[in-house]
Amino acid sequence: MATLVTGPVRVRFAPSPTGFLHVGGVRTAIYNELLRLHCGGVFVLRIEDTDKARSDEAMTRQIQDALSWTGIRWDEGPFLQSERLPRHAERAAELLAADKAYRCFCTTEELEAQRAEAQKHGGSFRYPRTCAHMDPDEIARRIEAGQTFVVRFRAPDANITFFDLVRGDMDFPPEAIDDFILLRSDGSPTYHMSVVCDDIDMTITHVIRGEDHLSNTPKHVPLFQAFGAAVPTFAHLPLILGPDKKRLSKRFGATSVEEFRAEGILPEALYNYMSLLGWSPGDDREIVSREEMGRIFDVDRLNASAAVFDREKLLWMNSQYMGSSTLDQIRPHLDSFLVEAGLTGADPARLSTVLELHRSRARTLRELVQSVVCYFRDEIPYDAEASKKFLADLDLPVHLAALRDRFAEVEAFGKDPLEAALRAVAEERGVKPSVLIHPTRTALSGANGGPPLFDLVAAMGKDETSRHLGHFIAYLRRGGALPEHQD
RNA sequence: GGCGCAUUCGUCUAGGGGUCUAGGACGUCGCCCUCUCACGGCGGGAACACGGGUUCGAAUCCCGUAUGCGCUACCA
Repeated sequence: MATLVTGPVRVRFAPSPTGFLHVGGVRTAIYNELLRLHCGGVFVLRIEDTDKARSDEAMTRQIQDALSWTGIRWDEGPFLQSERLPRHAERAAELLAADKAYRCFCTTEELEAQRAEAQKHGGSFRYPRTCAHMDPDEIARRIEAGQTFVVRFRAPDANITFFDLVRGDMDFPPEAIDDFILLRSDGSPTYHMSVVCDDIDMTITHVIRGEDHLSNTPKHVPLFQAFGAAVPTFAHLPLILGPDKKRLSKRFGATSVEEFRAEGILPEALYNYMSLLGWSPGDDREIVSREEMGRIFDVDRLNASAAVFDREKLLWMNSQYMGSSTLDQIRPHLDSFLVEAGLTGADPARLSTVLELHRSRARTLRELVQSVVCYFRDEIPYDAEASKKFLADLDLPVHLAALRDRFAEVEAFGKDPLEAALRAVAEERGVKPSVLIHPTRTALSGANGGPPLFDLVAAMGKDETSRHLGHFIAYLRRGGALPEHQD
């Protein structure tokens, strides 16, 4: 099949501000942006904040921040759906005037009873059109009597068909929907009314949204038609699942942009990873920038089946981005982690050196910063496994003391002289260099892995190296006990 | 319950009737590199849900079954 979508498009992302921006929402936004990037056109941001109980201004702000951070750019908006409610009601009234909708006086209680009855007999409930053909005089009389009513759409009795870019031709029987409500008894428009009205007014050409809307679409299509508007092309994206194959939940860790940001994921990595969850370029490319993605994006390659969110792969991808970026590129994202680690006052040059040294070894920004605090602290925790091993070697404190003294004599405190010094001490004491190397690493960094030792020592500096070794020797002599503080 | 959607290695995926003894990536295991860890390189193990068709030939098309998920509001 050739390219399904050509020419300029008008797409929209329409989240409801109900808290953090969920990864499912991010992916929907990304595919909207990608289609817009590929085809040209306009990407509209619309905040569906009509459920006032759950929405507020701060949440709306938060969605924009989360999108911006991820690197998603929209061309128009944000439009607030709540500000367009009068327009929606006005359009619904047009339908009522044209007899494409009608007033329904049935009470919630009556409908509840009918619904319960229908379900008891194993069927699904559809509004039985009790008020569909009410006499005009009767309507007038009831309004006069002060009875409230809702406005219902006169749903067609024909099959409803539409095209979905992900699933192909869709065909729903008339029973799939009923005469759903357009206007509530207080006159406010329902979601279906608002969405369709906005999509028409904003001349949306392609509706890309989550699969949970698929069964809403048979309601929307005849509504577009009732207004004589062009029906947009749909693309219903499959859901994102957790490791348990159920809807992704907090139980398995971060699920929102804000949380990934706080964990130290780079926005480029999140964008890249999310865009590949349900879509692929068709070749072996995996590390793809937003720009490249926009160039090669093709709706035809969107997947129809749900995808499990794989944290491990996101982490891998993040480490790829951390490794291939320059420190300057990463630096702006590091601030909050530096604050968290108490390194805001750290010497910038020293900080840069050690961050560079550890950059390729961390999977997240947080890990990176954590791995570097040892350069700025005298007291550091030692890796349990490593210290257990070194405590067993009773000669070690003496070896390390000799090494500390030798390091203190090294004039040019650089990689090569340091290595020569350590090897000399090892030879004098009749042990292999590695017998000194590994505990020294633990003494300085606390870890049992990390950068090449002599890079580590050189970056640490003479005084700090001496202090760290001193602390570790004392720690070993105490048999691993915590230091005794006096006063 | 009804309606709908989906089903290729543990996970993300390639695959559009023969080129599939099913390719790549993450993870995993082994080896190499090496002062350690990470990177990198090499290699191993690992999948077409099941049953019927259609066809000379099916992972690919059709129908069932199973399983999973979604929807089923005067919520969005």
